[in-house]
Amino acid sequence: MILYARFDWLHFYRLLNSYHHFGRPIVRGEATPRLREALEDDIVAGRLRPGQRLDEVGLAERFNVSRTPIREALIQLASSGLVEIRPRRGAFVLLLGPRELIESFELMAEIEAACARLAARRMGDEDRAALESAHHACEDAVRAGDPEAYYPTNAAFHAAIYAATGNRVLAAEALRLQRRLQPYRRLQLRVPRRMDASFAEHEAILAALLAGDGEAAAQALRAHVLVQGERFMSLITALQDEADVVARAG
Amino acid sequence: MILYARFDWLHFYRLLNSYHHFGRPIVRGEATPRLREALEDDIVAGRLRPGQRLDEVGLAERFNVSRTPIREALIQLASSGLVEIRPRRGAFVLLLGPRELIESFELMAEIEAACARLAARRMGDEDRAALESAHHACEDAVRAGDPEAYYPTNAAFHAAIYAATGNRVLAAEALRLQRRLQPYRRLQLRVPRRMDASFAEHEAILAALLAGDGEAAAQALRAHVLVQGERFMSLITALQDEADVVARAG
DNA sequence: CAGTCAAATCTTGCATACAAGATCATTGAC
DNA sequence: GTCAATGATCTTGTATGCAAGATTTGACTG
Repeated sequence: MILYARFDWLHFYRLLNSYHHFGRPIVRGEATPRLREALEDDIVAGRLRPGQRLDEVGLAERFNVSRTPIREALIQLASSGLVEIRPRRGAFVLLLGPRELIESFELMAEIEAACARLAARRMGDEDRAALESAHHACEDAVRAGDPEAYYPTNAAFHAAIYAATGNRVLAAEALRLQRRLQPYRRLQLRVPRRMDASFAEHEAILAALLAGDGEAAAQALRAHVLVQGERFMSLITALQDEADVVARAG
Repeated sequence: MILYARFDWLHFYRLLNSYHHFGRPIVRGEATPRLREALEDDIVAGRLRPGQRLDEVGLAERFNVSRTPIREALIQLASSGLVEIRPRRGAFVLLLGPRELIESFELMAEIEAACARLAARRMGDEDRAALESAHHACEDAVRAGDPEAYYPTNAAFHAAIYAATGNRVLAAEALRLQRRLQPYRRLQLRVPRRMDASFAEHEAILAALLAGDGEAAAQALRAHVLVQGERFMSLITALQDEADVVARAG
């Protein structure tokens, strides 16, 4: 029985063969992708702060292009969750509220736990090597006591777990979320001794992964991400109280 | 309070001037979201097929707008994973290859499993009621033996689980993936007896959720989604063989 | 002096213009 | 007859123009 006779398989294969569309960019010509990356870097690196307004004309002048590619870059950033576009009001660097932060970290924890479970079962020798290499890079940053250096190596360690699942769609999704939370993680790692604790947790996760114990790895990774979220929330709260005191004093 | 405002000559004059754009809607500020929704509906409902090209000019004429809002809608759809934009070549309804399909279903399975675990722990009376109501709607469609009616009720049942987690970020993510896979699920449910099996699985999932057994619900839901993916893959393979035969014959 | 309302100003949303890359068709060689 | 090269045509990517919503300003009212 023909269930879907008119499905266009010819086109299907032409598409598949001509383009590896899961390596990524949903981007186009020249300016727009460059702008998207530049703005994304600025946001993730903290040069543009959450809540800050992104003026189309200003950005167009800064990058020496017209408003059109700026708009398109902003729309992409909004779709990937780094920017919020309020109709007829402009674009703002996304500012997650306490509730959204908790929920985002919970989502991240669940996705990473799934990654750990799958990675433990499936990873090959290259994945193992990449994971250990990323872990050692983290170790170096910890030894140096340098949070600024730990931050990218930490991201790379997590990314290595995503990659080890062998599931590119899942890995892409995890990376997207990771980038979305990166501006907040950056704040979080400044909490005293958090870096050392984080690294210790990495060690447990890595051990479980190498032992092929998916459930243990999943549990450990979920807890690792959730504790980041919780630590971060208490930091936020503390900062907020501080701000309130200052506000009352002023 | 002024009950009847003075006649606004300035606004009247501007309104008059605005009529020199003939044949176009005079009200602005709603084109892009409207287009995005219309195109999304067309894709999810299967009126636009995976792999089909989306010509900017053609769409602009069809919707009686310029290319600009069409482009912006397409970019949004690309970011949410329903459309693929190939630089300087145009936009196409996303056509997932076999590998991407498997991986996407796996991701979906993991996310839904997480939803089930959380929902079992957290759902309140309203969530329970919504879940049961959605389940009964599914039952009606199954009794009627109507796959076309089953799709939306099935989607609603799953959506009710997402909502029951109380985590809006997670729920939004799950919904995004659900929509991305909807065009393919539609194909899948035409497999004979799949609808009945699906409903039976729903029943087990619902029972576990109502019993508060998160692990059981997670397991059942993961298997439920994965089996959809596997069924679908064998369908794809069958169609592919068929297409090969046709290709050789032609 | 605070609060309100209208008009000037600013910014976005959409339309249109145009250049450059991609596709297609025709021609010519082998 | 197949294939390659070349130009015509089509389509996208970016720039620019313009009108309406949003914001600010400033004058007026109570």
